[in-house]
Amino acid sequence: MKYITILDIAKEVGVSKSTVSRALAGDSRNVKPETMRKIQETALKMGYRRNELAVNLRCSMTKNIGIVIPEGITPFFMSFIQQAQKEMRDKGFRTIIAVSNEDSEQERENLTMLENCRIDGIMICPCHKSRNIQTYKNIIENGIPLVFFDRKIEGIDVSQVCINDNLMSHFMVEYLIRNGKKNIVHISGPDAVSNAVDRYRGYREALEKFHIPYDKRYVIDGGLTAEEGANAMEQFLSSGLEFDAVFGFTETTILGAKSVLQKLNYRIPGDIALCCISGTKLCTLVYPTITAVEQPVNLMASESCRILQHHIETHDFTPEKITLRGNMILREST
Amino acid sequence: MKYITILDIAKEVGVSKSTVSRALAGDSRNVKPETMRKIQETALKMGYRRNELAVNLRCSMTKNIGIVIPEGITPFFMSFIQQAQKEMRDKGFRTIIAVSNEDSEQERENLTMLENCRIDGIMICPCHKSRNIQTYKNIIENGIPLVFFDRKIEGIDVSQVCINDNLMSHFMVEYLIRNGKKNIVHISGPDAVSNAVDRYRGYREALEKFHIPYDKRYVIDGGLTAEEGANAMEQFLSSGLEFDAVFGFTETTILGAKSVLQKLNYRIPGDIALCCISGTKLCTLVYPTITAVEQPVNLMASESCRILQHHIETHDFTPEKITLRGNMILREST
DNA sequence: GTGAAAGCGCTAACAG
DNA sequence: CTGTTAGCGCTTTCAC
Repeated sequence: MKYITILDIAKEVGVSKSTVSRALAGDSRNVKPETMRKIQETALKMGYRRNELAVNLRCSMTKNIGIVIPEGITPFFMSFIQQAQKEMRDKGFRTIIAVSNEDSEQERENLTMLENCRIDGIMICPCHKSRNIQTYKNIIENGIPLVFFDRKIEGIDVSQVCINDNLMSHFMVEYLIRNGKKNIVHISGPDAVSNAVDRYRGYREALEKFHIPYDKRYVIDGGLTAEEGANAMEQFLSSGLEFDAVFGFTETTILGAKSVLQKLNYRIPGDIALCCISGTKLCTLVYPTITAVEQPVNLMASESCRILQHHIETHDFTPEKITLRGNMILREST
Repeated sequence: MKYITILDIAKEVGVSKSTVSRALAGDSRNVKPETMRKIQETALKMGYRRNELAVNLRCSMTKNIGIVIPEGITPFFMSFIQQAQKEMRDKGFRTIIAVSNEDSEQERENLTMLENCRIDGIMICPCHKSRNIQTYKNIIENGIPLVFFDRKIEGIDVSQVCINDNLMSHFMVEYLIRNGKKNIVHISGPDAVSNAVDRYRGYREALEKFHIPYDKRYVIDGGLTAEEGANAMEQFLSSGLEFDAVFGFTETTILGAKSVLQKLNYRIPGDIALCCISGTKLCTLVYPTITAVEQPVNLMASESCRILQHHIETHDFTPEKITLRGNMILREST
């Protein structure tokens, strides 16, 4: 119930708590080897656990960082977290994770919570490209470094790591066209998510390049969830237009679309090619019928960690912007 | 850079810091309404953020709890975390998540890290049924409540929430048999994971019930990962035995098996029925060709939270053991 | 080498 | 109703 403190050790060994503190910190230049040994032994014997709370309060550094993600079902974010957590741990940081459920208000709450815990820095993939700008600004003003990943935001100059969604999307659609697809449906994402806009642009560009006239009836607003993806697919089907491929905004929405098509006995990929820009290597395993593009999620995590650590340790918040090129691995479904 | 403290507010308003503390805590019985208002206003104006570190040190309560999970790619654990985080937040707790990667040593490190942060309690799904028993015991002795979920452990009397894997598995295999399957392969999990043993037992029991002789060649040791699942499937195939169904230990391993079968052009579920006991509702959406059983992951999270909170607040660590019945929803794949 | 003392920001007696 | 005071456990000058 009651933890052992350095004072307990000090009494036991018969020295002052300063000495114990020094010994436990391994300050061998200021502590006699024998005292050192004795202190460390008794600490171990008594089951001493350093109270990080006190240390943090004293040093005003928590060695905690926060990761805020918009949702938790896509393997992408889980992979990101796992990698980031590993890297930050090696750098001596703990990680607090918060999920915003694609809701800007929850995101704001998460950020407040993290700030109150005095985390040393935050990595965030925002729900919305502009809604919480003021909150982000305040946090940075308070001296907490922020690194944005995967999704870009507007009107604020800040460090970010993302991939070239526009190019990836362009490649993806070009690939479909080169493989004989004529009528490609695009289930797009919300305007408020930067990647959605970029991917939509890539879709348009690829069509243009091959002189395929753009028909806006082939672009359906999908949202971010599987249900919304399914609705979008149904909406398109009700138009009765011909199609031989569907390019979805995310794994999640294309998944919804897929379930609708399967219910109607479309053969995939026999009749319809389904594809999206996927988050992780896992994608092709989990959704084996979806032609996928690998995004270098681990690289993204590494870069985010590196930048955040730099901001934290140098207090230099000069924004660093990185666009990863992405590993374009196109695979026919098995 | 520098945070506002209650002392800053006290000076600004012209009262003592105790009054500020009281006012900010909303102690309206001990603070004059006007002072209250004035303090709260200046706090807001000055951008005061309560330093949780100091509060925690003072109150020796962090209002942080830890969740330790064995892996992070199965939707099950992500769903668990999301639900648990939500519920704990409502109860006023923050959540620190740690992933052990199915490695007992990493699990031990995670636990130490959490203890050093002085978390108030831990929910854990262990990697191994016995390897870290001593660590668990120590933690409990130190007065930190532990709640185990999903996987059971051996030789220690502690709170746990799990489902009736044995029964679920029995039902699942029975279902296959009743639907005409004769030769059911079981890709089993490691003995060190309680659920694996229970599910294997359920498999045996169902066969027995229908007087189907048990043939151990139909049981292949799969591990916990997709790769191991794939290997197990290949190993079985090399035996040349006939089969019409595969019952895998987890989503992840059955997924590996699936990819092997698809590569060999088996029709699923036409030729082979694939199934497993799945973690979440999402399962049938993500792996639509797998007949799935829903595990009430949200219920499991709720119960775990409830028990943990009870332990934390009452300091009564009397173990509470709950076996959820699981929502048996068998679905033919689409 | 070691100890004494100050202080990180906050809460909670206790005393008015 | 409000102020004073004493810590929570630790690190870090500054003396000796």
